[in-house]
Amino acid sequence: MATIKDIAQLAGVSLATVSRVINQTGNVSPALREQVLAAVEALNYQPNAPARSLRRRETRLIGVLIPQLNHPFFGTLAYSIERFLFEKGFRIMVCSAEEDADRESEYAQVLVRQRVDGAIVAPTGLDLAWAEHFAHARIPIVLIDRDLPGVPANRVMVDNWQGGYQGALHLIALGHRHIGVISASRHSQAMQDRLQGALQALRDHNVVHQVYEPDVETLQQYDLGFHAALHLLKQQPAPSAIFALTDVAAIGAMHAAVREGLSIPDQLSVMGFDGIELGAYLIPALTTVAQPIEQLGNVAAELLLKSISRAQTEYELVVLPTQLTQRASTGAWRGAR
Amino acid sequence: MATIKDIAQLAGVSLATVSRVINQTGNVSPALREQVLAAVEALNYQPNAPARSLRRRETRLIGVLIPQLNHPFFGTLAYSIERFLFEKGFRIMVCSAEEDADRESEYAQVLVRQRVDGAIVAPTGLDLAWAEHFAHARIPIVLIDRDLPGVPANRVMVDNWQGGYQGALHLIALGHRHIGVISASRHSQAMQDRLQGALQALRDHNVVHQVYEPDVETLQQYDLGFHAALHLLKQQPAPSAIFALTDVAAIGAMHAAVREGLSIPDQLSVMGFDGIELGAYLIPALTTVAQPIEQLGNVAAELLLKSISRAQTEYELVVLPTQLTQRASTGAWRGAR
DNA sequence: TACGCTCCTGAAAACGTTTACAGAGCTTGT
DNA sequence: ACAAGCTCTGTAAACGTTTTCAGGAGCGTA
Repeated sequence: MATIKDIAQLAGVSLATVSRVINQTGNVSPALREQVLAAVEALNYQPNAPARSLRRRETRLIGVLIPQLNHPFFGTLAYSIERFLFEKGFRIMVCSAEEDADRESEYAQVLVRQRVDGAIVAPTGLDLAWAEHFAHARIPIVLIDRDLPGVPANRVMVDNWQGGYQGALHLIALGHRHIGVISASRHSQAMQDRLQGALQALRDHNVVHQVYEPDVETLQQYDLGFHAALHLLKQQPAPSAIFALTDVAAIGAMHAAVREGLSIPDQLSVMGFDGIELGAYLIPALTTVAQPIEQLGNVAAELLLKSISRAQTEYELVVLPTQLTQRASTGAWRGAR
Repeated sequence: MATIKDIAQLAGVSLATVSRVINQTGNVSPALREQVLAAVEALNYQPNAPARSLRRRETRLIGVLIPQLNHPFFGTLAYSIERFLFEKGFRIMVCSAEEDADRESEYAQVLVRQRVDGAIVAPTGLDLAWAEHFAHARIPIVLIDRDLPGVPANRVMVDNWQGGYQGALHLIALGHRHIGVISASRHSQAMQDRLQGALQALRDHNVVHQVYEPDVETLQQYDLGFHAALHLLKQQPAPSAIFALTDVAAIGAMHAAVREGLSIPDQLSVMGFDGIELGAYLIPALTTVAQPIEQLGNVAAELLLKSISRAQTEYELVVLPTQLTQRASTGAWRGAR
């Protein structure tokens, strides 16, 4: 591969001049500039990013550490971050921890070693090992989606508690008095907040409820929802509505209900949480507590760039509102089956 | 951040010795090794990857360039690649071209500048600009999912033509004589192959058919399927079955059918192509021509590592079989509506 | 002519590693 | 006692950039 030295030789100038032309820094006479550009063209020169990073002490690379890449919510999140940062000249390295704390910590180390300028992290659980790595390296991070008390960083998320409350309230308002709740994870702060919010609403209105929480972390979220729903539907009295704290789990739950011969929403209402695009196209379309996914990503990216440019000591917490998106999968209670 | 120099100073040894300990290369006496490791621990030392890459002339970084990150098929693909390569000590940089040739080419340049050791590319269209960048830099690539004639590279894909034929045949065998086909893109070779395969089957059996092809590339694949189906259902005679060449488009199509008051599969059969996990949880569960997604990713990654280690001049083409996965969204023709 | 500008250019150091090379201290066999 | 061969360690060069510094050329002014 051609180096700056080859360019200099071909153009008959010094290394410094080539560098100045490439980076458009400092003054170079038009004649030399032309020669350099011609040489760059001729040799298909592409600057060596590692060398540049080494010298400049910045990589213009941002780490994005999420629990699961192959998941509509996190996929959309990563996507929106990518789009925002691309415009600003930053590239991202997406790492999927696969809901595993060890892997998460391992990836944090990888990002530190790559000397990313910053990182956006949606933590897998309550384990903070990964955060240590960034802290030691003084790499600024932004926490997204899942709050983590005690981490000195900017945070962007929705009010999960409120969303949980709001979702449960929707079902209660429809007349449901036996409600099943499916949590997607025992160790995620976001899930806990949603669950507590929902439980509060249920208690506030004296609604009979049953909670399903998975024993182990799993990547099979559809399957989780499926089995959780099967379990809940076997309870006595059977719930007339299910609130899954994740859209993906809700989809699994819907499938289970239909498998059991129940029609949605006539015999069972199902609602989710997240607001993934897919929800609108399901049959029936999924009622959900929607997060502003794109906005979460954009705000996080913006905040990160801010803390990269000027080392700030004040950390912001941005809380975005959830929105109840009512569609066809929930309906009024029609009486006992 | 601590450097190797700091470690050397603290441990009272030379840079070379530290390097030898860290990389477990060459012999170092147990005593010194201990001192070095202690210093590494004390200073939270993390090797500087850019510096290392510069010197070693390898990054152990693999570029993954896909048309769309936020898409179940490509998400799963990226995920399986990531998992395979992580084991082997390689990290990936995921880039999403968003079905845009310019952006794709831009990202190829980015990867070249990062000096990735290799790249796995699922091309967006027929534009080969991106391939030039890798070729000039002599960076080995593996083409995945979408074939591209004339690119000197390893290729891993399914037999899309055969899959298209197979899918159409399934509908024909069910007795359908008016079939609509939805293509997801005009410019993707994979889509064209699927389409031609399907058309061949339809012609072979004298089946009336209608094809919908989008005019412009879009990222809204659900929406594409939705509108395509609405369009097809308006035709006279209306199709009794729809074959969407993408699962995501099939989901949109199912939604459109229900919106039009048709029940699936009684009044309209819908089938897709890809075999995304989600398909099994839809209501009704989606019949599809399934690709072995994980396997595609693994084989591609394996092939890439092979061509990185020993510069090969022979390029392989691996064709994996598709599998017709029959579920609930297709059924026998019940007579004219 | 001498001086002080501005504009342009190149030499050289630096970024944090790895590694070729050489030297120092041992052991071993003669 | 000495050569030869180990094992261990350090010095210094190299990887491809960016950037500081100094100096030369040209020009207007005193």
